[in-house]
Amino acid sequence: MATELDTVDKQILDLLHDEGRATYNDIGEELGITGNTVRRRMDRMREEGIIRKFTVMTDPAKLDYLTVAFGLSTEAGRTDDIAEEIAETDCVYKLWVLSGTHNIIFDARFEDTEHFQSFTHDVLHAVEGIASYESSIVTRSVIDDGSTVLMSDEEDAAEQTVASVED
Amino acid sequence: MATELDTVDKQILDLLHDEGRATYNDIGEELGITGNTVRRRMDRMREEGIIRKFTVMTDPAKLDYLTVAFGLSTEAGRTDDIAEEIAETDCVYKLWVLSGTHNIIFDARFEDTEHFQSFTHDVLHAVEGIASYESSIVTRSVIDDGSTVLMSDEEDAAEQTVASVED
DNA sequence: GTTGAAATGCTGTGTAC
DNA sequence: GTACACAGCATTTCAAC
Repeated sequence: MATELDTVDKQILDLLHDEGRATYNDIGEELGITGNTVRRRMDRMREEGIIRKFTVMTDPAKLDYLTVAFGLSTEAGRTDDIAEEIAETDCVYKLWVLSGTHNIIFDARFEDTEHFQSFTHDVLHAVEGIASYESSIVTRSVIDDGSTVLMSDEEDAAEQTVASVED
Repeated sequence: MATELDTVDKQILDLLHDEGRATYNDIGEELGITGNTVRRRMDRMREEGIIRKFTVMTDPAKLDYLTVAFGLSTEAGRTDDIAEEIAETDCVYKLWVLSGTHNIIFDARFEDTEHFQSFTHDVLHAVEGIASYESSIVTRSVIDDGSTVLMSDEEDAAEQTVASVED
């Protein structure tokens, strides 16, 4: 679990995070090392799975998608299976397994409301073990850095709710 | 709002989505066009805001972060201000404004539980207009494509809950 | 207005240090 | 971690559709 990332590695990731297509030389110049060194460190981090992938971030509003966030309450013991099953659906592009009342939350993208309805019918109502679900239209994405995991199988964090507060 | 993306543009985005550092020539070869055309289309999509940025996706487990998902209920009229305020915090790396009971959901990354506690105290308890909040540890990220918006100011989607079902 | 082809300067990649 | 050499890439220009 513990990782051996030094300051230079973290600086490289920071720069890549802002500009994923930056050249090795540009990154190296910024950090006072050669581009070749940057390349080898990036190769190493990719092999070690620290770097999962490089991707493009697009504006869903300009692509005319309807973005919906879902929260699921699942039967005990079925959570991981349900997560995998839902994650396989094309329109689901983010999915997390959580502690707390909603075991699974995920984001999906639909072309129209009909597409949304067929998803709830064909997927959510078809999967066994979903006690309840809620869904809300995402009206606005303020930030989404995309700097997270893809297909992680870690099972470390404690199974408990951190906090639940009413002011 | 409506956008003029043809099939080639969408194919370019699909390929970039999987491999954000793909060369223009590689993309062009895949689609049967020259790399030159790919570059000009990518430049155009970036100017039009369809492409927001290129980024690297890393594995938070390997970076030793504690990932926590929050759901906020805010006072009417304060939602956007609160969203902006929270989004400015360093450890918050995803934030959406929603319809429904939880107006704002966001993901934050903490170095340890102390960092988590100082965040809830200094940020969540300091901001006016937060009626209640919930937080859950993210035990597992099954997918996270990162293919979404950064700093969108669109305000189009209807302000209503799509569905809320109890089976 | 959009494309492909050629020219040039820069970048990525492997090898040696 | 750096230096070099070469193949490949990005970028500009220009002609053609």
